[in-house]
Amino acid sequence: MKGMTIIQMLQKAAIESLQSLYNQPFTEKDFQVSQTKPEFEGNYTVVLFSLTKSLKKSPEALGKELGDELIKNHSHIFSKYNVIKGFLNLTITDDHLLDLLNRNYNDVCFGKHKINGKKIMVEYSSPNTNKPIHLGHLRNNFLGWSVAEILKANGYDVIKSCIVNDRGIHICKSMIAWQKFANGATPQTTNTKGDHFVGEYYVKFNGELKKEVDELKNKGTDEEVAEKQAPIMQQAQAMLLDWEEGKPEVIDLWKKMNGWVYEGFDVTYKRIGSYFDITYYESNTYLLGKDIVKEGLAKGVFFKEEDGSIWIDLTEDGLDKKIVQRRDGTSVYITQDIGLAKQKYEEYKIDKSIYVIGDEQNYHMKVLKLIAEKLDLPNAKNIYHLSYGMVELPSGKMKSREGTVVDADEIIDEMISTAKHHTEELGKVKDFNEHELDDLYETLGLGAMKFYLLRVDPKKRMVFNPEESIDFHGFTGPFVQYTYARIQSVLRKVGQQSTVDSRQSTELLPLEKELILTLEQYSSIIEQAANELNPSVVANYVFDLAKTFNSFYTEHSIANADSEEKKQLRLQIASMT
RNA sequence: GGUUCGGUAGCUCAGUUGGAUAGAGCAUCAGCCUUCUAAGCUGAGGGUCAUUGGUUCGAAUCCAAUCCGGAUCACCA
Repeated sequence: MKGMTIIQMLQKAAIESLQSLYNQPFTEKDFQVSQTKPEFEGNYTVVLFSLTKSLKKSPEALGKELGDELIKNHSHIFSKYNVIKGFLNLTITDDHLLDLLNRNYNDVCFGKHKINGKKIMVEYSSPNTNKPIHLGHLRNNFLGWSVAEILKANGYDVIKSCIVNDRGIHICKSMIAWQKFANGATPQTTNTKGDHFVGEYYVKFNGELKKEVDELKNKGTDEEVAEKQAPIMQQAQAMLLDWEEGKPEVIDLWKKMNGWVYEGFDVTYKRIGSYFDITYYESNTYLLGKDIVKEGLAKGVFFKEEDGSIWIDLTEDGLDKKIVQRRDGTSVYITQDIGLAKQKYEEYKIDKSIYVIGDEQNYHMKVLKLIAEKLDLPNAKNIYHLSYGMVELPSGKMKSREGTVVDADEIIDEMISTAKHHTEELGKVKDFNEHELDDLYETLGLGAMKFYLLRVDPKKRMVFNPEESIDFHGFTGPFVQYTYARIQSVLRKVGQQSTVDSRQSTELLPLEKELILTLEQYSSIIEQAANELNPSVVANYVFDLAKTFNSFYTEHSIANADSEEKKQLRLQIASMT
């Protein structure tokens, strides 16, 4: 019975008992097993209603017979039971829980599954090189990172990837603005983080464009026309053509400015703990897909219009017709993506491909998957779009034009300094040195932020209130510390508590029991999160775990330990993230 | 309009394959405490689970319709 969760064991035991009692076969689908609600006595509950019909017995009688049988055959696991209506509540013996604990508390792989040989690529982050990372990107990063780690824990070989959008008209906009207004300024001369520096010129471009458009409008030009005719826009368009032709001075400028941005991104990524096994650059991949078009035409998946443009007809799948190549022969976004998808399969032989992309691209991803399937790309069915909703502010949507974007670096700084402020006020860290303190604050601040972005179901859009979200009340402090701590370390701590404890009896305290039972769920929660590809399951679970642990932490000997011991514990926690 | 996702406490959100009296944090109120008057402790109040109908022993959960909100429906990426 090793390696099984208590629920699995209970299911198995109940099936055996039912079969010997009533002489007919049962499966785990015939009844339900869940954790007992706190207001009732017991730890696990068998729900019997579904059995009453076929067995023609009252729920109470059935509960009593099954309860007696389970205790008779498994007295080392179940100590007692009670029946309320159709619910059979079973209590797990302390011995069994202690055994669980002793088996697991030194296991560094606790909760992890064996390697299953499957390869998964998780593509996330996808920044543009014309502006810094903002709050929405952070949600993306944390989601992608978490899903990747959850899959790893479930035994998958995970490749983290990132596609950088480093070319196109928007990039040229900041380049033009820099040429016109910077007078040779650089991040170094202005002492600005590279991505912020470039972002400023993107903003400047838009400001200048607005001025020029307004001027044209005053002369009676239509707004749409004015936007196209504005000199600065035409300069940007011209620059894009130069870039595509590979004009050296444009390429040099492009490399220089992107370099600044990457330096800035590096700092932020390091800070939030993101990294990628492979980074794709759109400037390298935007021509991919030309072959795909040929292949699709040959297979009859695509068709050519009279004007030379190439399309796919998806009306049978409930969608529209979609263009895959313009009449001038250049490829569109979707074609590049298919090209990249194909390349990913060819390079890595991945079994599954996960894209962490906002929900405004739901339609696009649906089309992508359909085309991939129709072209018979390998594992096309295993393309999965992990779609997530926008992050909004209490004041409404974030809009870069109106300057209401929450910058990632700023919000991280704010979280960390709030963590510092609160911790100092609580005064529990007087014996920490400066370096240790910085680590601690970083852990606290980032932990709080990760939690508040991850606990919401990805597909829902969410409101992030910087004022309220930086919340270090009550158990949140310890919670934050443990959010990203490895669970087995917590387990070990509890194990030591229980085994090293000077108490004579082996009876568990209610809190210990609760904690062990909560930890017991860990692997099934991780598994569920991997199946649903939903990290919020884990975040909310850890929240519960932390509440339990916090009670334990405050009420137990850790709270009575001298300050050196406390310090060690806190350092250990900080280093576990 | 078509497609699609959402609507749960004053606010932000959980709620497992349909199960017991729908939960948490914040906010509010009461009490505890006070040399710096608390990011602390105990407790309380707060719900038509958008609406209506259906499925059944049993529905926030499944089905249908309606209302409200978001996203999307480009030879942009």
